[in-house]
Amino acid sequence: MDTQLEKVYDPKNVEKKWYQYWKEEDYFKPEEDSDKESYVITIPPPNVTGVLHMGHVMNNTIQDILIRYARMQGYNTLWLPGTDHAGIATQSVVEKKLRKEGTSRHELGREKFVEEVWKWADKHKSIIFQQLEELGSSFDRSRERFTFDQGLSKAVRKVFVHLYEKGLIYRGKRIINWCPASQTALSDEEVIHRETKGKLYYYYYPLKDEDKKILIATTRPETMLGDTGVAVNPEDKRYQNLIGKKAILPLVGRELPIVADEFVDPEFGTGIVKVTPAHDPNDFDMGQKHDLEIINILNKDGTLNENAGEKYEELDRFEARKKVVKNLKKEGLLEKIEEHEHNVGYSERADVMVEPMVSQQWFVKMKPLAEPALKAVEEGKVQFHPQRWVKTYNHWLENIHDWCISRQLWWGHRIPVFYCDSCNWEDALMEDPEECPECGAEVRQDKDVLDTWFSSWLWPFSTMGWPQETKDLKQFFPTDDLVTAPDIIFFWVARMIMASLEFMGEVPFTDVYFTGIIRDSDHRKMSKSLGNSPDPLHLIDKYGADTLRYGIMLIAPQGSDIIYSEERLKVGRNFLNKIWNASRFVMMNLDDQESDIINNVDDLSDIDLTLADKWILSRLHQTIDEVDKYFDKYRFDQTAQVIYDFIWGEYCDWYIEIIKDKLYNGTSEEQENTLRVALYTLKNILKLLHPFTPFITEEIYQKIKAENDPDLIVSSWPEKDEELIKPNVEKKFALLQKVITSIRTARSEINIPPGKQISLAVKGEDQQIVQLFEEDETAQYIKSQAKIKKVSVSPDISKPDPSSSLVVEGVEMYIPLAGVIDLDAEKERLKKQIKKVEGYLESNNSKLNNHNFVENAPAEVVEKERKKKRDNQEKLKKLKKNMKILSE
RNA sequence: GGGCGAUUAGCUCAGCUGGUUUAGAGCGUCUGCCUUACAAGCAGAAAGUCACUGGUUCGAAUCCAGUAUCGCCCA
Repeated sequence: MDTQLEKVYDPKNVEKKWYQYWKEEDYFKPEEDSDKESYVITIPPPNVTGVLHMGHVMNNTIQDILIRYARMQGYNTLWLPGTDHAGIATQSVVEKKLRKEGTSRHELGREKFVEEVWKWADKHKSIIFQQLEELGSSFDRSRERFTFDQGLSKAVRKVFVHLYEKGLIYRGKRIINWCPASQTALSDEEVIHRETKGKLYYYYYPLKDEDKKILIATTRPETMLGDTGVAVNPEDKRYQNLIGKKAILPLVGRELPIVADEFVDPEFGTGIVKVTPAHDPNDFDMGQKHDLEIINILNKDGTLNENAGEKYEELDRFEARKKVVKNLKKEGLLEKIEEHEHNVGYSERADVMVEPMVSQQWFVKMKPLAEPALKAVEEGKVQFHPQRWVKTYNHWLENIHDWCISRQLWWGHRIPVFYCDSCNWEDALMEDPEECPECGAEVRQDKDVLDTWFSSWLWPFSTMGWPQETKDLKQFFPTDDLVTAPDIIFFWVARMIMASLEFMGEVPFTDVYFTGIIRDSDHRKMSKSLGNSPDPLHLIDKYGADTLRYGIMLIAPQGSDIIYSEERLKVGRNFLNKIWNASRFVMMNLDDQESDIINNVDDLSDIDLTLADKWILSRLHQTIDEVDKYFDKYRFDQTAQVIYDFIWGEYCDWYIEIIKDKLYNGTSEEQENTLRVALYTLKNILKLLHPFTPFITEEIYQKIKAENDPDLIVSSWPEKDEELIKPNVEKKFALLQKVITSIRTARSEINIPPGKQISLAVKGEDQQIVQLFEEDETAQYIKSQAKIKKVSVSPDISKPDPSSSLVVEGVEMYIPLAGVIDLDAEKERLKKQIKKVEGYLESNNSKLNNHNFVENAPAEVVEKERKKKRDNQEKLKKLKKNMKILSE
């Protein structure tokens, strides 16, 4: 066995090697027909639009951590991977590509175009999986799915037909969000509202048969060409006389009834609004209520149609706006134009202003689906982490609107509805019909496709073979954890819960962990257009996947945004190098007896443990406990932190430093025992860390594991051993650390070179601190760690002259400094200490002089405070005395 | 307009059910060290009116109310 390591850890070959090995050993696959309890995650399928970004890195790292943790805990684990066809988004990027190549989807035709998109999708699927695998994702690729594969298409069709038959899917002429760029309808969720600087136009509508005009205000004057009414608030005293009258639409001449509707805000503009039912959701409702005509004035591409009138037909909507305003001005009807900030809807994918438009589309009736979903979360069947997202979830479900699911795209699941033009038959069917079942004529299928989310919402069970009753479904559904970003809570999380309850009768997962959003160091969201999103593969290449994983987990607090910078990744890199070198140190000392030791670390009961041994074992088992607790709470940042602190701050800084003495100067039995404890601790460290940094830990583990130990990835998770947790040992060791640190500080402050051995005189007896100097073991620790060659302890030692003095826990210590003492430095030191203790005393006194505190606070708190005061007084006295000696 | 969250050291963040003194960590800064695991390191140090104003309490970074600023979501 080669136990020599390079001085600096180089992840390059290590990572590829182990990923390959794990895969070959089938560790990523769950056992078939296992008795073990299963633990399952389905991946939030990344869009095949493009490649992965830092958000994906974080998200998938967390999933891999959870899966590896569960695997080591003995669950039968399945992480089911896959990708999403992302209808509108993918169609858009492919169209963009075609445009660059000088062609278009219309030129290619539907069939050819869809072929092109498949090519794109396949290419990106393979890039995405390469990225995920390099990251170390231990998912089962034999179960990989795609939202547009055959199986899932069948599931989608089944769901459509089911809901159609149940009356929950209907076709209707309703107002929807139209994206003029992609030329399709969108769901409400795909519209992003942005505060936008615009203008508020005030202009007059003449009244019919009267020599009066009314002043209205609008942000979109061009829509007046589709006005079919005017409205005021029924409570608005100013306009009571208008209700029931008619206005004449300028430029067009149409008569507009003036109606009263509570919806009108009297505070907005003049309190009189125009009503355009075809192009505004609120106006649409008003129109329905007051039976107003619906006149659509827009073409699919956002230009105006013939209903807008000859003068405006074929003009772009923004051109039309200018022209309308110009003409109103010409007719003397324009009163004023004000600057105005308001919320404008933009299309999520194409980033253009959406136009509300009346259109015939397919909808899902959501209320009946929403209610069980609300209940499931309320009853805790699904838990959110952090919990506060429940409120957002509830609010959306309680105010849910019907879901527009039809898209005028080519890339997606075709709507399985068939029409017969000769007898007007129509139906949703599982199989394509040959002919019309009513009259035998030819049938045609609906041209539109379904919203991508109509397939994604089935993901947790469609990926397992539903609607067939597969073995996987039986064994792995419902799943356990879902890890996702909060921005798709409505799009996806809520809908999955609804679909799962409707079709499976169960929740799809028990816990949802919402990650934060990754931002750059200037707190900007990462985006392609800003170019501030680093390429994960590049980072993996530079630092290794472990560093990327661990670095991100360390800086990702639960529930808030993550400020990323490459600088911060280096913390992870340094940490891994630290572990590498700690392991290197242990291995360097293994030498000849290595196999004896390596095969004998799991049971330490035959060893006479030193204080340091007992301490590190106690700390290790405390750490195991903390790690489990933080895992339970989904606090991955804290988990990473606790492991970091233990390894660096305790194992490396103290334990390894202390055992060096034994390793270099001890008997061979002492050496062997020490190495066994060091190795035992290291093995457990590697286990704790494995879910976070799988590669480096496996690499090291393979070099130190016993012959019969399984590979790290499938080894058992450490279990807390209560018997090894020893508060008294920890207390004693803490005191020891305090002594050593105090001496080191004093040395540093009086400029004693770090390498120089000193002697020390300790004044006292009986006190715990003094005992540390009297017991061989602890005295040796102090000597080696504080670089002391000789200690003398006595109750009646007097201050050697010249010397530096310090007081630790009431015990005075002196460092004799024959001839070399820096008097000023020493005075400065004591002055600082005195000031500090005086400050403490002041605080003690202010509490104890407060009657209310003494009378009301619990006795033990008061007693504690009194003891603190006594100790501080004592310390102050000693410090002052030494100061006085110094000044004489 | 409604809701959610944040505000702690120069930066990024911890700080659980109020009580370890005068609030912690990492990065950065400063001092000293190439000490035979690691300079991606070691030993030290400096650095904060815990956003503000009130309240509850013997005691508040922590609980409550209000204010301000920022961010996100919904209408």
